[in-house]
Amino acid sequence: MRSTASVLHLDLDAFFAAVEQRDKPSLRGKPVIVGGTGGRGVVATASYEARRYGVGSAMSGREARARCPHAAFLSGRFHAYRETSVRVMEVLRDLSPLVEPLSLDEAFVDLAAADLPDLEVATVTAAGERLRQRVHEVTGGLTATVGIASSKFLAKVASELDKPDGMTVVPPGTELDLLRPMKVGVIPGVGPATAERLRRAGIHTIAELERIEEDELVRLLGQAQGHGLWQLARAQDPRPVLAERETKSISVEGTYDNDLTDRRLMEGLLTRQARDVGTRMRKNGFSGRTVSIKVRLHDFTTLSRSSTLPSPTDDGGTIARVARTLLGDLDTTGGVRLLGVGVSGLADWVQEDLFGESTDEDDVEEVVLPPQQRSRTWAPGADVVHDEMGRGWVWGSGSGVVTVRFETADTPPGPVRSFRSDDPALHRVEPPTED
DNA sequence: TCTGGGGTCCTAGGACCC
DNA sequence: TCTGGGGTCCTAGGACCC
Repeated sequence: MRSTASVLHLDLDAFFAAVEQRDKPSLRGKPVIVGGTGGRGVVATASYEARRYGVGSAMSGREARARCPHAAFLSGRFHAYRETSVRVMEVLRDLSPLVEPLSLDEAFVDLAAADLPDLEVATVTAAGERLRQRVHEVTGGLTATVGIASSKFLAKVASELDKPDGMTVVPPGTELDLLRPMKVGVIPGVGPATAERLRRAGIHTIAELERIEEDELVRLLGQAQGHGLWQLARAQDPRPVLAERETKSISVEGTYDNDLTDRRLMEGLLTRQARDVGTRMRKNGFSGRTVSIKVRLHDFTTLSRSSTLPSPTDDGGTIARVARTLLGDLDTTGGVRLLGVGVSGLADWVQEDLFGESTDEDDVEEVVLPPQQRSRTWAPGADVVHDEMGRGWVWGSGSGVVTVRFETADTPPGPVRSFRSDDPALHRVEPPTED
């Protein structure tokens, strides 16, 4: 936890539905529900007009229809959402180079890395309001809710308090006053199962959680969650805002309107999914060793099987063969409602064409960095940069921002920082030549 | 006809190794 | 002839998030 309120969390209000209402004026002021259109679909986002009828995220489409039959049900236009999200993230990066997107509609911003005169409450409050205004402008009228506090946890909690189109700043030193009366369920990571375990132990509020010994919480919830919750109950949250997160797995799954019983059909569907996974892997320069399938039976029992290959693959045919073999182990006679395929254990390198122009094989010099640094294959011409932290490899760039992962000897993984591409801290150096 | 899709992280047991 | 002990990898399942 910091001594200043310098972590900002931004949440776009009813994002998917708001984009639809923006693009189709006839929907404005009316209940709009994105998702829940298929036979077994669920609601992704409900506009505030629809929420008044009790429709909410993750509700089955059938129930949403019963509660609000006159709503507009839309299947979603993800390109439009992504495009709007990119514009919002650009606005956030104009404020600070250190932005951590959590999804299309949410992000943390590190105000300590922003160009602000100081981090006083009045200053960050004004910055938050300007940001909300800018988001409204660049998105064509969407609203956002902001929370600003001394940690990610508090910023996120704060952004829940004044929805929609609002803002809450938690002055440093008042965190526990805010938290103590709240239900444990407001803590990110405390879902229905954990809340129920805590309830059985007589813990309902954060004040009650704060009174539990760490040992007892660990006994109740396990090491990681117990310790984490013990800290959060004291408003202790040292997690930094990180600009980039490593992809760990790539998967495709589908739920079918009618349960599947035909094995040949299941194999065909898995094969198509495996091809889609392979295509996405190649497009993003990934390959991985562990192929998994997921099978949800008619009674919602969910099974998974996985197999680890001796070397990484990004080939749809290979993924498909493994997936079909894994399916062979399972009894699906009762019928299957969902099938999925995924690859994890992603290799620590990407294909050279991610770094652009250099596609001539002879031109390609493979430099495999130690795995802790998420080593990559790169070609001469790839950027190597220096700043006060040492030497780093350009990790990604776009929207005038360059992200760099720094080389470190001892702390895996190396830190990642973002810079504006014109930042004088970036001194390009020549890539190493042969040998 | 309750219960999406794409992810992340954690746990726990067994294999295997030194 | 009464059980080490840690570390890593792999697998299956579960909770959680948006």
